[in-house]
Amino acid sequence: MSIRNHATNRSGNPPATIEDVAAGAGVSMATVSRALRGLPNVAESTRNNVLAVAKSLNYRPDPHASRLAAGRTHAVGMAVPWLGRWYFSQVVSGARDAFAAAGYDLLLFGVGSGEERSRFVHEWGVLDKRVDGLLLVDLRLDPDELDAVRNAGTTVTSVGDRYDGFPSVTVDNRSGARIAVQHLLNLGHRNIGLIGDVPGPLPFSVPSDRRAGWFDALTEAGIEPRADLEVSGRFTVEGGHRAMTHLLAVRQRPTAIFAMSDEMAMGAIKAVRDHGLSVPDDVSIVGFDGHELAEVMDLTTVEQPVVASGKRAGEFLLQALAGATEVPHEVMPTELVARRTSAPLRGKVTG
Amino acid sequence: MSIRNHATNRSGNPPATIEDVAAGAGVSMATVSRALRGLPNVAESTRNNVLAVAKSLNYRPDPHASRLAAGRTHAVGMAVPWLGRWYFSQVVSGARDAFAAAGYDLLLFGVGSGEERSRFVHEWGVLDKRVDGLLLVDLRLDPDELDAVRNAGTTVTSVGDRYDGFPSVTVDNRSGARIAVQHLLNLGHRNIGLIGDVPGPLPFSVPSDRRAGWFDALTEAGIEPRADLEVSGRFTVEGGHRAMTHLLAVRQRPTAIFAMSDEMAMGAIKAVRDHGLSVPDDVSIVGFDGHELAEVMDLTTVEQPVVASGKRAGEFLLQALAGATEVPHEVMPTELVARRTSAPLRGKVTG
DNA sequence: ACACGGTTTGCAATCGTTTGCAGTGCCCGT
DNA sequence: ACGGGCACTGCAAACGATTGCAAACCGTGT
Repeated sequence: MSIRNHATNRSGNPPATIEDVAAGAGVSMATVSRALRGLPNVAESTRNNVLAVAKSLNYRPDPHASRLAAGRTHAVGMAVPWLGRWYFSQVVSGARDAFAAAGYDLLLFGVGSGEERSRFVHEWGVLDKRVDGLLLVDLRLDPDELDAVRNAGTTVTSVGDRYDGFPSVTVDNRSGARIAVQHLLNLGHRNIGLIGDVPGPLPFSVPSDRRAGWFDALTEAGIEPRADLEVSGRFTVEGGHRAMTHLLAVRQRPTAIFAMSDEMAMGAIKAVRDHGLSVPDDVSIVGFDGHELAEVMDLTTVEQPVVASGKRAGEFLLQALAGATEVPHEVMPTELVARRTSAPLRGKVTG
Repeated sequence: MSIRNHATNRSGNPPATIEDVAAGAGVSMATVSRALRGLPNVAESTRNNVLAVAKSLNYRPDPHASRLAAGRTHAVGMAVPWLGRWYFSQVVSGARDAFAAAGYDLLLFGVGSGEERSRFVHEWGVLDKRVDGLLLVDLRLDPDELDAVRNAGTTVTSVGDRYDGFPSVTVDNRSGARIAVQHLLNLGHRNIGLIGDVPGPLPFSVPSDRRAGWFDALTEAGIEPRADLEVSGRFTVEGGHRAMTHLLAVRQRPTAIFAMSDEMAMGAIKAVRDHGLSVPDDVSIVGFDGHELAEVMDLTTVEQPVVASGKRAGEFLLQALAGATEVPHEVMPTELVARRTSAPLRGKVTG
């Protein structure tokens, strides 16, 4: 900090201010401001002149001064539970594209640990000033939190969860899951385990919807879902491994597994193999996501458009910031991609 | 925008300003400012009083006003080529932890496409105002760009590449790669292909260092590195697949592959299998990274501490922002983890 | 009683924009 | 020749902090 306290541009001069531009163009700061932002009531010749001077001085408006005066930051925030996980990294990537295209800066907030999450939710006020809008990824707000967010008045969009009141992008988790389980049923499986996460109290969340799909498919087929075949894998590879290990030890072992994420599915595959068993000969496994490596691992999975979801949600947020008043809820499609980790139940032949 | 133009806190009041606190505490704004920031020359009793009032008003200093007056943003930026790729997502995740712990906001800049990259590098001035410091991930600045960055005076730290003049965190790519290739040599392989990326003109970059390690190991073993066994996989799964497909078609096909990343290695594995061949019976493959799924795929790999690198680099940046004047260069260790994608050359037995 | 040094405090300028309001010209109709 | 519009432009007050400088205060030593 002692070395220098103001930035310089490439030529070593202190950055130009709007005043410099005004002086250079022989007009007032007000006119420069209006000309640069494309407001009406500026003569075309004046505007061009200002533009030229601004360019020659390499002028960039100071975003902080601008925010202070105008109240807009031209930045959005994203709340992401686990940056390191595939799904989230893809969503961020997609959303970033949308924001970058619109010239918005992206602030990343981690809300993974319980402590971070609660600080984020409770100290909403801090963010309000820093960003114009907020994109929540799978934040799973409970009703109280939701209320707080609502009357904080922040412009919010959600991806992963659906809330009334602000735009959201989700996938049809329930039907996606049901199709995955139906696929296993068609292959003759009857004891179909579920690796997922403990569903919270909220409707429309990923774990509860995917569980519902599993439940639907089984009951529709006249099969009683077994509680002992339902185990949490915490959405990690490692957790999937542990969950599968556990499932291999239950009395009447499942012959097939539906995992709520590809990462858990992959952990499960590994666990099966670690036990000297084979996928799919001994256990069929279906995941959910369309992870980039699912193909490499020949994993049967329910693909969802992850990057596109992030991008779409980003666009919704931008639209809301631009004044849109509709509250769109887009449900992205899923698609079952059958590969080699799912096969007919041993000894059965299916049509 | 028409709905509301100022944020409200949870109770619906406009956010408190420093003036409100000053009024509440019966002191001047100046004193509040000093008290809140822990500056000396504030009576302990006054400070406590101010603190209490600030808390009761739920006061948060406006970051933009603060930046404008003081010149610091309390935010850092990260330039990341491909957010969606594993390595980068891990580095971001690690760095974010460091920044969050220090109370810094994180701005994410994508510099993946050539256009974005060049805009980023050339419009440095924009960033200067937005962030206090910048963490560059594998940006591979060329000397000109480096100069520009240097005399822009920005506080910069790099991870992945090493530059003189600012702190960096790298891994010993060259020796890591050499050890990987030596491992293959020990298994009896002589025709060892390289899947990587075209090295740029810069020393100390990931592709050129890993290539150098491959080259070293071969020449040390008295083997002439074959140019036709060197092919780019662009650091993607897909690219690795294509590269391997290509390598399977060359005249004297390699019996082993060193891939510069696990993702490319996985793509390569898939390609081998797609050709009806076996890993490791027909081709041994070694990757580089320590990808979370390497274990699941039984991939032999050179592990590097990815998250830790990001975190460390973040810490270096924070130290620099705090006034540290040393310019640390930390080289993180790598470790070969042998698994089942590498095996003795068929028909050979090794010790 | 007073000068003095050190600690606390307050005043007011400053950071770089935006924006409501008040001009300033200029053209046109009468 | 003159008043009214219109299309532009400029003035100056915000926005909400930080900070150099000066003033106020307090206890001491003489």
